[in-house]
Amino acid sequence: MTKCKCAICDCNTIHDEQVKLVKKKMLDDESLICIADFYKALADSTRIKIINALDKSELCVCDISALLNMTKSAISHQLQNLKEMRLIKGRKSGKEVIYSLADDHVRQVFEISMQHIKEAKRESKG
Amino acid sequence: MTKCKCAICDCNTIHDEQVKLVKKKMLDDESLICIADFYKALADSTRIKIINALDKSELCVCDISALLNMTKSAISHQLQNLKEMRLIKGRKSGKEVIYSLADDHVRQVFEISMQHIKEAKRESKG
DNA sequence: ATTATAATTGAATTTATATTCAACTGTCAA
DNA sequence: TTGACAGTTGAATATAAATTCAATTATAAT
Repeated sequence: MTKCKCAICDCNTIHDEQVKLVKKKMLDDESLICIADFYKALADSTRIKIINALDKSELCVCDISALLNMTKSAISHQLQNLKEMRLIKGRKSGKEVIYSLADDHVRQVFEISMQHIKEAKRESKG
Repeated sequence: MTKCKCAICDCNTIHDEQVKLVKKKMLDDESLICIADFYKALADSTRIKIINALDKSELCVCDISALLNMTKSAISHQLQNLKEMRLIKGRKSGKEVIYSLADDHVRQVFEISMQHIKEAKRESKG
């Protein structure tokens, strides 16, 4: 147990060994920020609804707007957001842009998160 | 193609069939919001760093503060956040509270997200 | 050409979230 | 029983993200 040198945290490092070990094993900051950004793309109910919808069928912006009962503008902003994170892709067809899921990772992550939530619910009940 | 009845979206539903189909297949709102909340718990670099750290070893609040170079208060707030979402758990040991990951889903989701990011990076380069 | 519709965009606004700050609780040791 | 430290808490502040609004682009139909 040694006093921490840094100016910010007002505490001792109690378990020097573990901390040293963990520091060595942890991913670099850039990767961790990148991962957080990936989750940010999924961390909004509008975007989750869009993903759930596109998992069932490809759709244009108007379809999604009608489905979620939101303006085209709001939907379009979120679609750009999802596209940037490469979770969905769009192809132009006349006046419309038809969106669909980008790849299978999205589906996989979705499945696991649902499992986690089911178990968390079960636990909380008894 | 019919004019959408709802007052909010300023558009037609172009692909009636798909929209009807998707509406039937989609998860209920409550579940989707719940899933988004799960991702919200992961959608912050501080929390991701905490999870990455706890994946390597259990740690107390001071350890994590020293490791991430942040105040105990900020860390504690985020720990409560993660605990509420059942991603981590804490046990008391004297004056300290030792935190660790709650279960394996967290690890699984983490793995898949890293895969996705790797492939997204690869795509964007070539 | 002109009009109508699908979609996007940027700025403004609103809303949500993270961090700080100060005060507090619980536990240990002198 | 007092002091020191680990940790938590709530309110205030700072920061980030979602939605709205108004304007714009692109395509298709008249």
